[in-house]
Amino acid sequence: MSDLLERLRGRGWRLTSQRRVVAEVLDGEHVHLTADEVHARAAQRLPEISRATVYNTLGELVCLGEVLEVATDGRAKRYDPNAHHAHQHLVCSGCGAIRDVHPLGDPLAALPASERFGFTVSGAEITYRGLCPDCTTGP
Amino acid sequence: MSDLLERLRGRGWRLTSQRRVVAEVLDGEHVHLTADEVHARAAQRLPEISRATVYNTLGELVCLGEVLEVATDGRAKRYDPNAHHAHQHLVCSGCGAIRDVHPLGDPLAALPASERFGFTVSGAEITYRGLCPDCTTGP
DNA sequence: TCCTAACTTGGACTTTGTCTAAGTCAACAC
DNA sequence: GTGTTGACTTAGACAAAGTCCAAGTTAGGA
Repeated sequence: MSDLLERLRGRGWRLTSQRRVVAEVLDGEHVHLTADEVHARAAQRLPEISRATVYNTLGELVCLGEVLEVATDGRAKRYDPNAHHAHQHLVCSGCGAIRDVHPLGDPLAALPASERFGFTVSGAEITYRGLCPDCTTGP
Repeated sequence: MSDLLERLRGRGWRLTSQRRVVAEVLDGEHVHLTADEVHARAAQRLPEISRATVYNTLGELVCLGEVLEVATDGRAKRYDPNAHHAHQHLVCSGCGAIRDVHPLGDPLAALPASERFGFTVSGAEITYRGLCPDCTTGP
């Protein structure tokens, strides 16, 4: 994730402590935090960071293509730092846990021209739903 | 959609004018209205219908499996009355237009066991993204 | 070390959705 | 028809998620 900070600097970003902390919080695999969760974790390291800054920084990271916005439920958006490897999401209907997954083949291939209605189709987002091992065995 | 009202009556629903109007508003193909849009259209026919009733009625229709909730962006949920025919969605990144589409094959087949992490996978939602014919030709 | 545009802050505001207490009415029994 | 009753509706308060703004702060170049 430190390369991320360097990449951003190269694009003219000012490297503030707030941005550094947000980037650090988003480091890792299978990370899918809401903006409020990012704010809470960032505030552990930098207590006076404001919600507005977290929203601003997340929005910029999304615009720069460094972080993906994921909307798996109708609630808060989640932010996924795994933006450089194409993947889809598997969501537990019980507890909400999210995993990054890699289906076989090109999802676009399944949509025939007759079902494209003249659209120029450029991507597909897939949300698989099911129960995770913990939720499968009942409550 | 009149069968819908009869079906609901058979399940013990009281048939009020408010519920009738909401069901009428949701009639049609490629309908993907937000709760507020449903409320606005319902209010044209029944001016004093409240937002709470629209939310209640939509929630009940979703629970009964008569209407699907669709979250294609991080904004308001949309309600899709086409619940009895499996389909996916194609969304215009320019204007937000939504079409129901029918990809080939079973989306679940593309997710190998090694990518299921022990989950019991039961469904998949696909959002195709692209530009509609109007938005493709530039602004 | 200074300057300045870029960044951050707190709080007001908006949008979307939920909840509640009080009033209304659809459907059933008679 | 009329009465009864519990389900339904209503307005408005509340909550969660996100945006916007004016004022204050600061990173990084000169």
